[in-house]
Amino acid sequence: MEKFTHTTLVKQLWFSSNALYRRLDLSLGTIHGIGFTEYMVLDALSEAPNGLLRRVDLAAAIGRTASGVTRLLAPMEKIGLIEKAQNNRDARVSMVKLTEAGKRIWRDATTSLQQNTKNMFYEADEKRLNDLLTFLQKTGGR
Amino acid sequence: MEKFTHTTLVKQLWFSSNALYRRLDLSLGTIHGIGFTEYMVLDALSEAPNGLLRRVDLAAAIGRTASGVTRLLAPMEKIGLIEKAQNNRDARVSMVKLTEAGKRIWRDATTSLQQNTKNMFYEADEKRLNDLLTFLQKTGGR
DNA sequence: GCATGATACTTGACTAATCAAGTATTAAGA
DNA sequence: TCTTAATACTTGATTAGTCAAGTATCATGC
Repeated sequence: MEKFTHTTLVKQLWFSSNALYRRLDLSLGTIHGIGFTEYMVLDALSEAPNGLLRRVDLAAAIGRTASGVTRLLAPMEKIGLIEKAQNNRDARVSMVKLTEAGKRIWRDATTSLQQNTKNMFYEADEKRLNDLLTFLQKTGGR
Repeated sequence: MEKFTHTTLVKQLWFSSNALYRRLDLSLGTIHGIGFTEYMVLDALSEAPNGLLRRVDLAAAIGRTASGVTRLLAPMEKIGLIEKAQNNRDARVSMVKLTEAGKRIWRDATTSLQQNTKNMFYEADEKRLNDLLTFLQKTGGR
């Protein structure tokens, strides 16, 4: 076992989350036809008050830029996962919400993600995982 | 505090490591002129037996594909961080090693990464971080 | 009420990566 | 020894994102 350094932790975190991302992205893609980032969009919308979000807020919620969101949403709108809604207080903003199809896909994807990740972590006890989550929240923002 | 689910953990992990990556990438870039992925290359080489690595093994070490490595190394060779060496047992392989400049940059970058990450995690005690590292290693491979 | 600046979003140009297909070389079996 | 398969690497096409600049709208202070 290598001696602990903060740098080692950061390297491992980078490596592990890359691997995890690829794995879940592939699985979501083959089963539900969406990528992990797209899942994050659906998820952010499902949690939003009234199911509505401005594009900037969506960007902040998933840790992407506004222009990234523009490019991400275009195909999602085309295949009918999300739709636009206008904000009558402010003509600059374009609100986003889930369509019925989007809600269904989100529910299904959440279920399979739940199983997938549960499987993956079955060795670790809940208390430890909860600790890890709290730690990441403190450190990594959100 | 939200109820714990494995999915929540995975979402947070994705979000945190994205943020961490951007932050360290920027810092390494402004101070040492390399990105985080490039740092990982230098680091993998510095740990390799005799300081030599085949491109495929380097790819595996940093969780990228062989073609990703080809594209990553080209500019690093041009600015003199790494150099090629031939393998006389097998003419297909092209070994990679650090130049003196590469070693120096790696040492400097490691130092500033050390400080940077120590700063970032100062609240968490060492035992807990070590736990986290072990967990990531078991879960995320390597 | 109007100029100035801030905000929301989109678009063009670029970057870092992927995959699939191609080349060169080595390994293995008849 | 020769053929067939596997491996190491590179390259063309594509993708997902970034940043910088542009447009439209809103907010503020005179």
